[in-house]
Amino acid sequence: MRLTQYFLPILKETPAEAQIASHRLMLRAGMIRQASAGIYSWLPMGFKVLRKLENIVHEEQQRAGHIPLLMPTIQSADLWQESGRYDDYGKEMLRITDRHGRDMLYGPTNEELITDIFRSSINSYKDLPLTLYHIQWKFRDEVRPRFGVMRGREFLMKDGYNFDLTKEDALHAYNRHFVSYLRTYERMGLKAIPMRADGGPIGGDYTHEFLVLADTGESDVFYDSAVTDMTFGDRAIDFSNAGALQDIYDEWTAPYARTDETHDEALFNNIPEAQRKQSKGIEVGQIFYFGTKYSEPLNAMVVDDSGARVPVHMGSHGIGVSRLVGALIEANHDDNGIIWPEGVAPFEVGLVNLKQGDSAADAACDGLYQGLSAKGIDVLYDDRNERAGAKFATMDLVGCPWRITVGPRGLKNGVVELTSRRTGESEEMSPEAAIDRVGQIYARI
RNA sequence: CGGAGUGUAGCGCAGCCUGGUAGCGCACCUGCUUCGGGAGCAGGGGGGCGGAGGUUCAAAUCCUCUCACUCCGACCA
Repeated sequence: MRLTQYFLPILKETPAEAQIASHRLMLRAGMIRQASAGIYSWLPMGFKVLRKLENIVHEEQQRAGHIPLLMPTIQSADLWQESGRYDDYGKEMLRITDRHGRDMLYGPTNEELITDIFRSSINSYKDLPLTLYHIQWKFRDEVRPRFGVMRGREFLMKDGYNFDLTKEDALHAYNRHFVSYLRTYERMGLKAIPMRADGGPIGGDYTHEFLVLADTGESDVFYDSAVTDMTFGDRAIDFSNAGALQDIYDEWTAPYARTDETHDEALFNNIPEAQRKQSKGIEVGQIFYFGTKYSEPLNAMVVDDSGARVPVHMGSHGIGVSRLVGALIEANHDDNGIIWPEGVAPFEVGLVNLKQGDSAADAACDGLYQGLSAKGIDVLYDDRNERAGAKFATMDLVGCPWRITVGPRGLKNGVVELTSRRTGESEEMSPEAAIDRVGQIYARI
């Protein structure tokens, strides 16, 4: 993309309302614009990142055998009255009345709707197990939205629901989510630690939250530093192998890691003191097993192999996709701007032409742009007639992981400069070598 | 929901106390110069001060009501 052809409304000054780095940088980098309290428009570059995260979530969910669908944002109140949550949910639920006077609501979550879909079509244990998920906008009318997309009222969430005949099968589904979430976050370049959590109003004996450590997080967390050294890596996973998944679950839950809700001081004190850590965390996902809590009231039953009608065992699993954009920035930025991990960068390379209008520089940039594009690399070419400083500042702000700098001075020697946003280290090489190098970097992602 | 604030140009702000018909920086437009870390000079365009009502010869400034947004707390993914 040529910057002169794009819509990237960057701000030099920080809007007054932004308190934390991610909010400030998302506004400055022209990723979002507030439409109302806790409600944002996603401008082109923010939208690009959001889509990338969504794609990763889709790929990893489907890799784990989960099936995508799409449920609506607006739901009828009927199902919620049936489950008993219409009254329980309180003011956080945005209630709407249509022209016929029917009670509607903007969905804060989808247990009721998915269970209704399930019960209308599934009657036999032979159709189980089944895990359905979607990525859809939710609305929770928070009393106090804040921190930009980190605690918005409208937010994009992946929510998935498993239906199983037995508790054992449902825990297999729980572990599938556990493992697929580890992969998902790691692909995004994010260290999200699974921590034992509290079921809260959704309930459930089994629940883990995935937290990104950050000073600006809203959760207090306690953990053994051994867990921060663990990486999932590129293991081959057979998601249908319950035993293998259980091993991974056991491995990752061995070190102590809990939120304040389930924190146990005595257990915590067993950790060697040097490894005992207390911090703040951003919750970017949570998985639950809640048994028959919804299947019983909503009558989601199947006939088992003995002919008995039994309620299905369920769990639900969420990833805050829009919140992840903020969490990623909290975890990856410096004073100059965002530093995107390669897997989620809106543009993979920034191309800076130091002297727009100089025929040699223009030609070299055109060549690089075409060469990189031909390799499938997404380039942001700053072809504005700006001075070097302004272009560098823009690139640092928007945070492309790599930058290729082209100027007459280097071109005299046949070289351009390849710079890492993260380390700031530069290397000179021919334009062809730069294309190859960037191609290699992204071939690995 | 309790407490505290703020609404003046796209962004950041001043002006309000002591009413006299709106200003600064950035951004934007034009020109010239400049050009490897947010350039300089000159010229220019844009707002009627969140909204409604009131007081007054006169309201961004005073009064009343209202809406929105932000921060702290409680709550929450």
